[in-house]
Amino acid sequence: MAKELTSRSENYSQWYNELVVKADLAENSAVRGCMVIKPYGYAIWEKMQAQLDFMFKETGHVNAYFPLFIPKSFFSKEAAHVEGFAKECAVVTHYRLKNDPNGNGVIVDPDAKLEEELIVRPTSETIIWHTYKNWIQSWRDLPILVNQWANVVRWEMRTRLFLRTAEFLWQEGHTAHATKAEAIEETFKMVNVYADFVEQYMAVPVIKGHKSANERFAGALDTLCIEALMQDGKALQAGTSHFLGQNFAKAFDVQFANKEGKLEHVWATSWGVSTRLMGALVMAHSDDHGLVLPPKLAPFQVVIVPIYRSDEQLADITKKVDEIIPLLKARGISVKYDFSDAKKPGWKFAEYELKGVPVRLAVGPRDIENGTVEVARRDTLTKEVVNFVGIDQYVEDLLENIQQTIYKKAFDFRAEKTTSVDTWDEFKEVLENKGGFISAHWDGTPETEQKIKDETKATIRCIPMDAVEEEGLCVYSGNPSNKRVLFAIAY
RNA sequence: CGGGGUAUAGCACAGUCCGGUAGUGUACCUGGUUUGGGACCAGGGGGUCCUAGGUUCGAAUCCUAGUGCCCCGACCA
Repeated sequence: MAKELTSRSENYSQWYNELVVKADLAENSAVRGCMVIKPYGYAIWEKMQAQLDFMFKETGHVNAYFPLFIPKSFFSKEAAHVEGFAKECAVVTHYRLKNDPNGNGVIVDPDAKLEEELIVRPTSETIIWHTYKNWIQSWRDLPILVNQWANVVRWEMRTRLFLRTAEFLWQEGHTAHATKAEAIEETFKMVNVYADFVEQYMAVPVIKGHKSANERFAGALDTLCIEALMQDGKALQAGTSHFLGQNFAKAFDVQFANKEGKLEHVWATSWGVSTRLMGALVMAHSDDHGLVLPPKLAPFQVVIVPIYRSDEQLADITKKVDEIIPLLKARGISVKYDFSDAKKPGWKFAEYELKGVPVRLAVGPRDIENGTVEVARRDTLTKEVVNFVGIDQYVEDLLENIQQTIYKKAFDFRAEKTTSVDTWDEFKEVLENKGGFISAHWDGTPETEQKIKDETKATIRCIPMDAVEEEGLCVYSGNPSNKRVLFAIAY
């Protein structure tokens, strides 16, 4: 049992780290705080990327690419923005190395100091709004609906694979609009795209809502988000969509002539999801045997393992497998036939469970004799022997069933871990013993939110969009409140 | 940047207290037997014991200084 995982319940963090490494998703690199995404992990990310990109295009967006480096002066133009990111920026100060005169390798050439330092982008609002100034003169130039797939760097103190790394891959949409209403509509539209993606493809249920002022993006007037619950009862922010108002347009002097010929500042949004979604995917579904991947994102949905003693038996099995594969492929199902003789069947079973392959077919001499196939599903770890005839339909239905089953499991888990509380004692008790989301009244002030955070580490994850109007008293201050918000300990 | 821990084979670790030829598991290589849930037997390769200095006949082990990494805080998608 070379790859046995630490149990989820024993040490969730360790379980997560081991799983990410052993399932070949990613590993820590030699570079501080950075991560190597391995081919299997990247294959999952590519599937996410492809689907998201499709959804962005469906909603009218196009892709572009902006520079990695941002002149320092751009950064200081939006006050809240610089305050939010200044503490975690990587800065380029020189442009050349030279041989160390003392013979110790190379050193930074002190003569090659940049006149203006360059910031490695932690996010691209500033460089993009600087660019948009040249793109926008008239109402006819609007809206601009651009997305960028890129890497960004945030110099985090402590990092965790996928959840928080110094460099990460993401997409960032940056849109410009003629009216406030249109920009707000875009902000909602994109948070809905994210929610649809995470729920339908990742099979992770999310809560859509607004961030409180404390948690809002630096430079935004409103931040919409989707929040997911992990199996250890901690919340994970899975995506954000910001209504930026006219802040960046004013900071970068981006105005357009409206239909009346008058100059107005444009209205902006930005929205992003990152490789952090990979962390959400792992933590939401996996178990002590390894990953559980939703069929819609698995690099291959079905693995076929032959069981044989002799070469003749393998030939017979392969002949049958060669009939199955085209049937599955015709239904758009991706298949891997692992006929390698380097590993034994038992090893392969364990390995593909670790990697989260949704469906495994085992074909051995008994099956050849009986005209059957053994079908194992990853999510429930159950096995069935089914007829070879109609196997393609069976697997197609099974994949759909798995996709829905793991969503439902995550949904039920979240429902069970969401608690409505009305007193401060209850709040602390639930947080400590049960975890998960706590639905409670809040007086709406940043001070109260901060005090709750200081005392319990819990933060307001969001003010749910579908929160019902309800008279109540703040769970901490006792001041009046008109709706419940969601608290949790967050990643 | 505070508090704690740790550094020995690709990986996980023992050996350190009490100085005396560098070990175990796993992975890797070769051969054979195996193959319906991580096979077994035999043989083999692989080490600046984090770095520098000191004590000693002799240091992975003791002393001094430095460095890396991990965990817990502060910071954060």
